[in-house]
Amino acid sequence: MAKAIENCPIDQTLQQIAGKWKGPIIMTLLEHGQCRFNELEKRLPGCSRRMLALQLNDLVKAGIVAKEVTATVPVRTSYSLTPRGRQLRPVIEEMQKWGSV
Amino acid sequence: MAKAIENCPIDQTLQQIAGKWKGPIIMTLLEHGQCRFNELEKRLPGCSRRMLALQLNDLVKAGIVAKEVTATVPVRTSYSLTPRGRQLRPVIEEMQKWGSV
DNA sequence: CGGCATCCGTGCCGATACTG
DNA sequence: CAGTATCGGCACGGATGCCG
Repeated sequence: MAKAIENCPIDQTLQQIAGKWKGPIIMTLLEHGQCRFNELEKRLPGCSRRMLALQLNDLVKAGIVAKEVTATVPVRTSYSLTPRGRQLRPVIEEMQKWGSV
Repeated sequence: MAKAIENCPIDQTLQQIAGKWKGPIIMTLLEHGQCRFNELEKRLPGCSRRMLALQLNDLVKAGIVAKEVTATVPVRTSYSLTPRGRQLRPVIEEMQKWGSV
C-alpha cells in the first residue's frame, strides 16, 4: 500500500487494522484476552496458518499485539493485546454497531 | 477479495470504508457537507480523478454517499453523505482519536 | 506446535488518454 | 466539468510444503 498522503489520522488507523483478518483477530483477543496460536486458528475458520502468522506479525510490529514465547519443546506461543491495542476497543465497538445495522 | 466468512460485523464495516481514499472522502464530506466533484479533487491532493470516481461509486453503491446531478451544460454534480453515511461519524471520530496518539 | 519459503492468481491503484 | 477506457505494476492473499 504505497504511501498515504497526509496528516490524516484516519488513514493511520485504517492502514493498521486493514487486512483481511486483523479485525477478527483483534476482536478475538479483546474477548478472550490471551490466546495461543492454535486457539486463534480454531476461532478464525477460513484463516490459513500463513495469513494468521503474517497478520499477527503486522500487528506486533504496529505495537497492537504482544507475543510471548516459552522456549520449551514443543514451543508455546501466546498472543495478547498491548495497552495500545486495548485502546482500540471503542473503535471496534463503533464499527460493530454500525456494521450490525 | 474472496468472501469473508462470517457473522463478523466489523468486517462488514471495514470492507466498506477500506480503500485508499474512502476514509478521507468521508471525512471531507462530514466536515463540509455537500461537495462538488472538483471540490473533492482539490481537497484530496494526491487522489487522481479516476480513483476519486471509483471510490465515490463504491460509496454510493454502499449507500454511504448520495450523488446528485443537474442536467445542465456543463454538468454539475454534488456529493453528500446519506443518513447512513452520517452515522459513521462516531466510527471516524474514534479512529481519529486513536490515530492521532 | 508454531511458524517461514515458495509459487501464483487476483485485484488495487497509478498514469495516461479520450468523451459527453 | 465530470467522468470512463485501457494498460500495466505490484502488493495482497490463497495453497502447499518444509523446518526447528
